[in-house]
Amino acid sequence: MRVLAHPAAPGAIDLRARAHCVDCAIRQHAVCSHCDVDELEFLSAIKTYRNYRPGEPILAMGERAPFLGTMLDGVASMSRLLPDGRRQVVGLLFPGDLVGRPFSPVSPFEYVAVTEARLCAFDRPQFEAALRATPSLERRLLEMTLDELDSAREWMVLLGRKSAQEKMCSFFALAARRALRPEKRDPIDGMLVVLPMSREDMADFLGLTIETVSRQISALKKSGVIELIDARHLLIPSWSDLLDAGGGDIELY
Amino acid sequence: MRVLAHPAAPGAIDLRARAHCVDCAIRQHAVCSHCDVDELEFLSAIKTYRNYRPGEPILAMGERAPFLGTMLDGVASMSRLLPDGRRQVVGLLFPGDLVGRPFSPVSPFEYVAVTEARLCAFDRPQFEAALRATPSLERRLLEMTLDELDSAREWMVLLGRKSAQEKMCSFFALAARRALRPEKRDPIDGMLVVLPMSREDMADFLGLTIETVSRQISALKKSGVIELIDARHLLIPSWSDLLDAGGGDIELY
DNA sequence: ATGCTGCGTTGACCTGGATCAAGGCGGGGC
DNA sequence: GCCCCGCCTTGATCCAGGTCAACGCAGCAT
Repeated sequence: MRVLAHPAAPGAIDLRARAHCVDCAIRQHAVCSHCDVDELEFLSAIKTYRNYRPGEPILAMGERAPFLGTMLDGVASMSRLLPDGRRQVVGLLFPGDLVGRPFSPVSPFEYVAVTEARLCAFDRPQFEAALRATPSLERRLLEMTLDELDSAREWMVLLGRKSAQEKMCSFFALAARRALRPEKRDPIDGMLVVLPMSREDMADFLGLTIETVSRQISALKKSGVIELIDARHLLIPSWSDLLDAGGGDIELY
Repeated sequence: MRVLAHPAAPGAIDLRARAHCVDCAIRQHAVCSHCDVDELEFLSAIKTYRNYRPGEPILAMGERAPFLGTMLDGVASMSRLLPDGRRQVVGLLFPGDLVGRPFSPVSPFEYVAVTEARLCAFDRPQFEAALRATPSLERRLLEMTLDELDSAREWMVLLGRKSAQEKMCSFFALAARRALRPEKRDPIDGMLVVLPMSREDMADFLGLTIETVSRQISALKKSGVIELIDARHLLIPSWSDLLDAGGGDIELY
């Protein structure tokens, strides 16, 4: 039986019987992946599931966030809004990724659900205390943070030095790889890529405008690097062609 | 008495009697800041000082790095070179900052000394073992990595969404703040800012060309936001004017 | 002194991507 | 059915910043 605290409320807390952590599909990628059963037991006691609709804010910029969470399902974005309305997306969050800034109650970025999303949210003070007390948790957070830092720096290369065309190709490669991650499979020629976000979100992620995104997609379709099914779905006929068109960078993310 | 293993050699190991960690001027900012005397004693046993000349490589991209280090003095850059020669600097390292990627022997970026630089280098396997065994070390590394991640994301906003003018101002603000950090002082109106790097390095850090950097500096001089002393030194008449011209972003770094 | 070399500046011109503007298209409400 | 409304595409034009080129200037070797 499912009970939603308030079906339409923002970040609605999902009160259905909590799934057991041991059955959690994304735990291997999450901050709790190194935890033993006792540690999972404790985390279970401080966790709540939260559901978000596409476009719904998860944490506002500068807000004192009451929780830290792990993405269970869907995609979220992390972004900065400049005073004049310019926006830069600084990260995309996929299942397993951590939502929120540990050890700093106010997040310097805003988190928004991009698709329908589900979060495993931990009470912040209790989770931070658990981090301090649990080496397996802290170590895993360190690993994840180091990886995210590498990814952020890769993205800096894209933002600072790549052409619009290369940015689009790198983005498709990222979307493809992130979608395959839970299945631990490698990208193959002819594979389907789902674009989880609008043109606007892509533009804000790539440091472009929606018009340029749209035009580059058309150009890549014409040149055969991608095959467009509809606005949100495309095929990659040749993975290596895509990577070549992406700027010859070594593997991202 | 000072003895250099080989005065002109790249990354020359400095064999002079090792300074005591307790006297280390930058320890409060470094990865070892939380360590007790016993822990420092151990680190002392695996540390070597290394000296670099401006422009000298510290770690090459993809190289198996034999050490991880802490910047003692000077400035270094971390960058990615694309196959066609485009370069993006993804980070600047100041005293206290960590050089190298913990838990991954091959660095995805190259490290180059920007100024004369001094490094406290730890044998990698032993340092990583120490990290695993020493909570105070691991915790501090986590703190530092989380901060660097915030900084990297701030820089993504700059690279993706700021104008050349705003990029320059943000860079000056960064240089000013980083230079003041060891003294724990706040920037003041009229302060002197030293640009530790060439126009080319600035351009590669900001995602611009050297010509644009040069022109924007001239423009900012004309508009009075900065007062140019020589190519490497300038004054900030009004700190708030600088921040306004920098894009209204909240504090970086 | 002379010339060379590396760095920085400035000018003239070009262009990739932004901006402005007009439609297209699909889904949901009535 | 029809009309919105949100999203996407496409076209026309503009301009910030890139490119190409000349030159200035300091440090250094000859």
